[in-house]
Amino acid sequence: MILSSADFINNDTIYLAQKLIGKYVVRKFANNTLAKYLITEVEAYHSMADKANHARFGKTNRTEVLFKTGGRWYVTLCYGVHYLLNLVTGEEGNPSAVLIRGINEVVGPGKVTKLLKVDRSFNNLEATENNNLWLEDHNFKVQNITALPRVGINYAQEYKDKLWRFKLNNNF
DNA sequence: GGAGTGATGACA
DNA sequence: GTCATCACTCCA
Repeated sequence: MILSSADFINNDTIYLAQKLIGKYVVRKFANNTLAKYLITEVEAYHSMADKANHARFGKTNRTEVLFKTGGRWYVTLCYGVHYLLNLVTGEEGNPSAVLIRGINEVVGPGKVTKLLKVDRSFNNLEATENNNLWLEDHNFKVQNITALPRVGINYAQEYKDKLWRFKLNNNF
């Protein structure tokens, strides 16, 4: 079952992040081959109050897409080297997103985009088949989800210890 | 443990 | 315009 934008328009980012665990991200490459990857690790970036959220400074050219309605991709270059793939969630004006950190056995946001061959051209695109990158639900049975603190956000003060990183804990 | 890398926002 | 900062990965 293909998930549509409407499935990601929900202001409860934490809830959506957990729901994304066990779903599949599907990539259609230039040569028309399909690749499906199980989402195993995500982080939630929730609202402007979240000091780890890129949108914490307000709306700018970079973060504009975060303020739009859910179901889009937010791709950003980090440290000049790695692309990070986020799914925008929430309603218009509520800057929230879920960072996809791990798929199948590949864990690490930079590795995810490398494997998926995702770059900034996907930024602001909707997660649909037409854009060659979308999400599907194949009724994967999630046994257990572990909540962890997020990574690399020591500057986020009281938000750095929030357990907004979720990891699939199934025994493969 | 440490460097590389470049977009971004803050400030002048 | 400059400057510091950063949601990471790789190679020691």
